[in-house]
Amino acid sequence: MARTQGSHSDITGPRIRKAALGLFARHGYAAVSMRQIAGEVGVQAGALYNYTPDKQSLLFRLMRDHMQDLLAAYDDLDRPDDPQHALRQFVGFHIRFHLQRSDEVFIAYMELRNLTPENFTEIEALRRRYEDSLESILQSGGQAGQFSVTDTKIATLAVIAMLNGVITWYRSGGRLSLDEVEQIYWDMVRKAVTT
Amino acid sequence: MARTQGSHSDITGPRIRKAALGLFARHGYAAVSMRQIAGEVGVQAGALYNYTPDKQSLLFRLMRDHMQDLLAAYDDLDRPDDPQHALRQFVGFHIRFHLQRSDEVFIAYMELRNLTPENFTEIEALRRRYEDSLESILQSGGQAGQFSVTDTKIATLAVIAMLNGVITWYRSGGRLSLDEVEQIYWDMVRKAVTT
DNA sequence: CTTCTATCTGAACGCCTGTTCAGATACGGT
DNA sequence: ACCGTATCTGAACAGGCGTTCAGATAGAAG
Repeated sequence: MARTQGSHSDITGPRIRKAALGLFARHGYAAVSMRQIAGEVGVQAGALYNYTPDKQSLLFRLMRDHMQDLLAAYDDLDRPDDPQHALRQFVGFHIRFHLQRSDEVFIAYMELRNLTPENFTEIEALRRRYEDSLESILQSGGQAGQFSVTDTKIATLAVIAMLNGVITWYRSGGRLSLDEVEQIYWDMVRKAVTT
Repeated sequence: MARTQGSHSDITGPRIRKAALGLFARHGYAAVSMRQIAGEVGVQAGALYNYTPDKQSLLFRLMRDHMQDLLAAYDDLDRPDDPQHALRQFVGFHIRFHLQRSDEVFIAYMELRNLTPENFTEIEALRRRYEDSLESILQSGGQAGQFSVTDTKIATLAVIAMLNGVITWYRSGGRLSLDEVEQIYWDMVRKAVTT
């Protein structure tokens, strides 16, 4: 067989996903057409269907890949035993990872409603796994007497919501450096959960 | 002239906006058609154009009305002089107001990108006015030595992002009462900004 | 150099979109 | 009871949608 390697497939596939990522993030899934995506890649719309069975799967794959990357990157870290250090690490990791992938993050929680129920369930499970890793930090910190949170579930959601706010306003090269932003948010998170 | 009062106009207009509100919140602006909105109201699509010049204006009016209601409701409160009390009031007000209008809130920051540039600018200005009222609380609390925030602008955005998280998970009749939720969030906000 | 097939084109499919408008309708004012 | 008009219908418009597929194309394998 011909063209098994070095074929366009290795190039076109990623380019399609990259184009879709940018367009979905900027205009929203429903507002972007397959022809727009194809146009950005430089092919006809029909060619997209060599790489995705349909538009929905294209969105789903972007979201699933992102969540899996997020979980894998966090799991790769050496988790400190001390809850306070673990929380510090989480805050830094979350801010930096999400700022590097603002398009993915934007999509991952703006386009949930455009997933089919099955796809939604799968993405939601991945998100839950990530939230659980923060919640377990807060729990062990609570048992160790270092943290004081009335409700770890809510505290988890509150911390993540606060951190996610960063990506709506942070622009690299702006008033504050990444280190400063990280420090400011860490101060607030630490104080919010500490006794 | 006839039908100046008691006409259908007084009924159909609000019904259209209510239907659009629910549909936009559930499926997103781009994914909802004028025929769907009309169907929910019980009229033909053409009839909508007696009440809005186009689809874009329908979205814009929903967002502008919401922001104006928000600002008016907050301005109506007797503002406490003490920054700590003012912050307490803000947290309670924000949580309760936003939980009562989850559809509006959802739209107000999910559909910003579907506004024309002029409409976006106008909504953004209203949002800024609301954020400014929180920031001024944090500033006066900082000057009074009650609060300790390295950057009031970021603290403002962080607090609002955290509070907005409530509407993504809170369901009335759930595990926690509104008073409990308010108390938990107030605890976290207070600790986060306090010296 | 030919063969084979992965890849892409270009046209077509049926359906839906936002919007317009002439004409039907129904209600308040007289 | 009739008029006048605010309101709504129903059809039409031009264009875009996601998706399919027969056929053209091009690049590696033999």
